[in-house]
Amino acid sequence: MNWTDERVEKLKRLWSEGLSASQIAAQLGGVSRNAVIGKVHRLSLPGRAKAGGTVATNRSAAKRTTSAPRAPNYASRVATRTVARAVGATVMKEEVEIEHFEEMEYVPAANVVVPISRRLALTELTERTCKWPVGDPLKDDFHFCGCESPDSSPYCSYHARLAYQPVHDRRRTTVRV
DNA sequence: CCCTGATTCGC
DNA sequence: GCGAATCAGG
Repeated sequence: MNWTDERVEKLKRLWSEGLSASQIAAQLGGVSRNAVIGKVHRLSLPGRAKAGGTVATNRSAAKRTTSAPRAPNYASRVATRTVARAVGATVMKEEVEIEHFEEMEYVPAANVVVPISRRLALTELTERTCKWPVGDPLKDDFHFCGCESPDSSPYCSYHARLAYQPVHDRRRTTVRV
């Protein structure tokens, strides 16, 4: 691609706004972040303040707001209940078996966590952010999930399930207790 | 490993 | 002038 006056102007503007070289490259299109950096130098634009360039990125912000999924400890809950009823030996044994059975059934379902959207714009998406669209594309609050997607998948683990699972089957992903 | 900008140097 | 490769760092 060619460095037209128009593209150079856009580069200057975005660079002064503090966007990273890769983000600028994404918006310009057809150029790598290296090309952007190279051009910045040739234009003698001011470099980034304080080397080591890391200024409050989307990623670090997300780490603070997105809490890690924490699986409840069902085992201890079941054990407590069983111990409290230690009276009739025969009856107690049956109850223990039943409770173990229930545990095996609902633990996998309860493990599903609804992610908190990072509200990323289209240009903010990368190879490993969830590209699940949220909201009305015609409204200005439209955004993408943007959560981390495993192994360069187009979606995070949660939205991958919604994307690839038939609607009538989604009951399984709902917590049942 | 993900990312950042900085520099070099063959084209 | 351009930008891929590489370097240095968080």
